[in-house]
Amino acid sequence: MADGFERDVYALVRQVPAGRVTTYGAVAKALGKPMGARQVGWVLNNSFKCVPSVPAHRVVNRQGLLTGAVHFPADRPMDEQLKAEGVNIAAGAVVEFERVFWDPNQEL
DNA sequence: CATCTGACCTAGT
DNA sequence: AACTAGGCCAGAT
Repeated sequence: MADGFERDVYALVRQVPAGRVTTYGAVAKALGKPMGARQVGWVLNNSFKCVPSVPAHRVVNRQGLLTGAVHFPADRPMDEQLKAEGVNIAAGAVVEFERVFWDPNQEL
């Protein structure tokens, strides 16, 4: 635990502003692992038991689809939290994904 | 113990 | 432009 990668993912995802979404590749690339997108997903999976809770719902795939919604708790689905933050969701995908997209390499 | 799959992405053909 | 292959790390069967 406390791997540089994991710690970086948490820090970066936590810095994502509400109403904005980022992608696994963007985060992975920001961490210096452009091909380590999968690991970002695994780290976020551990983030559920990590405190404070990491806004993993703000992380979606390159297509803007909420692929990880199935791994979210039924009490608080991904689209529900995103909608609560002002992000419109349609068909399990982010509306105007490019508009709400938050690039860690560009904004950070 | 070996093999495959999994919140994916990039590159090459 | 579409498809195939490769890469990353860990968990599950």
